Amino acid sequence: MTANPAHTAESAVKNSDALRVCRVLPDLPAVERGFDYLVPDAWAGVVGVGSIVRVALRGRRVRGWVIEDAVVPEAPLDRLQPLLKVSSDGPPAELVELSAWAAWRWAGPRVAFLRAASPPNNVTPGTCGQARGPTAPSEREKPADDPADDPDVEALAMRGRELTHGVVRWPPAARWAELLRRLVAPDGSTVVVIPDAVRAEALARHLNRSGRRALLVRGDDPGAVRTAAWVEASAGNCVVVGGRLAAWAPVPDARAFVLVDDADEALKDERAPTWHAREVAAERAARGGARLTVASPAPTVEALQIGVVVAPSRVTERRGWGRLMVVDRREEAPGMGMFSPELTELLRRTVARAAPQSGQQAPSQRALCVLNRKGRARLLRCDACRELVRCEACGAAVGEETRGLVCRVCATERPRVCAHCASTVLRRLRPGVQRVAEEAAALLPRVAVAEIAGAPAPATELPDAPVLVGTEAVLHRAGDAGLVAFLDFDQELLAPRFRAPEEALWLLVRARRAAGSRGVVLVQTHLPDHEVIASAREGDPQVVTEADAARRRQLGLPPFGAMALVEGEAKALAALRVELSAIPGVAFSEVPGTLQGRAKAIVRSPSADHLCDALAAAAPAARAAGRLRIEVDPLRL
DNA sequence: CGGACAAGCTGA
DNA sequence: CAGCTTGTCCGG
Repeated sequence: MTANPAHTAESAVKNSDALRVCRVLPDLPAVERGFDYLVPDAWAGVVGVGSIVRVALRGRRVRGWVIEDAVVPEAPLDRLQPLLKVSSDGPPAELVELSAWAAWRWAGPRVAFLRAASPPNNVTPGTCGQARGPTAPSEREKPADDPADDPDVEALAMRGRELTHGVVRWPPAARWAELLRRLVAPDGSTVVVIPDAVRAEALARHLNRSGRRALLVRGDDPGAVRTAAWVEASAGNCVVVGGRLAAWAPVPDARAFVLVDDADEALKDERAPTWHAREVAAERAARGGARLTVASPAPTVEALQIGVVVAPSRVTERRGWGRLMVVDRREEAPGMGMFSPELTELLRRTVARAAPQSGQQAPSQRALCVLNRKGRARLLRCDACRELVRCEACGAAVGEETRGLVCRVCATERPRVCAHCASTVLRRLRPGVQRVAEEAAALLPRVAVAEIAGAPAPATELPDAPVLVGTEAVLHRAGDAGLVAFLDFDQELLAPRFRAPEEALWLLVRARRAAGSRGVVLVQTHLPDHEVIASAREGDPQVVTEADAARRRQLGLPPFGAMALVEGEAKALAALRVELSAIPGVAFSEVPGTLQGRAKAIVRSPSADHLCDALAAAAPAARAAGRLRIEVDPLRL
């Protein structure tokens, strides 16, 4: 019998070739499977991989993403239901694929990444599909009002442009906006991830002035604003500038990814899944054949894995780091308090300049004193019986707050009295910012001293005092300081965390930026010869990076080994331990500090691939036993 | 995630 | 043993 075009209507309906079926991942974090649905003809043109749809699932209507199109259904045809609605355009297919990789890489639900790559508000389906028109050439390579170029930045940028994958290092006080402009790909789209919102905005302005269409992506903008930017980005031929979320920008034509300041912790999402924008950009660049550049005054050891480092001349870089004043506290008599004579003198001179003289407004000469220790004191000793003040309930060291003595571990409170001898004369062995602010005020009579308590909200301006004492949060918003002083830099150098050297050097970068090229950066320390201090003094971050890389390689720490911090219900952790014990090359070690029912452990493995495979195999069974938070690549450990 | 349904606990 | 809680399963 020859092919008969006049098949019965019934057979046409039953013929699976004629029916389009797509696979949908529901927006339910605990459901990690896709389900198949029929695509009604009316929507054939607007549905595709990435589309955000509404489907019926077990009698409920749920949102979801089309993760595959034109699939051969797994379920019998008669059980398939049609899509109920096409809600919105969504991420391009490339990012839908990447979300699966990210779910593996950070042992988390795939929908978390699909959300990151999707518009916050719905976009009329079909808007983005057609909008991808021809790319207008980006003209005007140089901004019209370009001042005389710094030849060093020029040379650095020229070499940076030749990089395929690599690192561009430039000093903290360099002309960074112009340098970053040179790292933008000449055509297609570029994604620039900058953790600092103020600098992101400045860069977007700089790019727009120089003729590149720059889109600013800000996590705290209203949904409608972010959605508009998302739609524009999905048209391509632009530069997306923003925080870590920009790594998921829906540009279809990414040619270059630029990661600025990759040591900044803001590039990693602190909520699980704890993805890092550098790794997302790196994977995206590798898949799409795009260029990846990390640009930072002090790149991480991880960044060095990407490729060759391009740096300015030794002279330029050293000059760009400015002068670091080191106060060696070993020389001092004990009992000096937190302010060395050198620092006191410098503070006096700085605030004297700030005082308006003969009616003239002096340039801003604010002094910032940084101490990463909150409260009044973290450690006290009784002056009478010389006992350390400890918690009666748990034995841990007790801190001093305005309201009295508070245990840092169990939060037990008690009045400010020695438990041994009832003396009220307690010496503060580790004073906190609150106490130190008082000390500063006593040293500087008639000068306003303000204490910066916690991380200031983005909107809150810093108090208008010439001297600010606070945790490193004071570095965040203050620019143009005449003096930035670290009162106890030993604490940063000796912190029991594997990234401590990197973090300490990064603090010095931030201090130099806050002080500008003219201000003074000062550290008080008992370790004046520490490699971090030597690095900043010489303006040569490689000293730290190389020593750090060697140490981490030896100890199998990231990026030469992989780790995950798992935390949650004891039952879930026990199950994880059992599951992982069957996998060779994975070490599971419990962390002692366990409160009732909860537990913590570190999982280690020689490589990230192996660790992720192991977690992918073990996590489902563990999560069935209880709630579990998995932090792959913890920054602080 | 959240509904369905099954297995376990309680009190009369 | 009804009535309720708690747990496990599963979705097109």
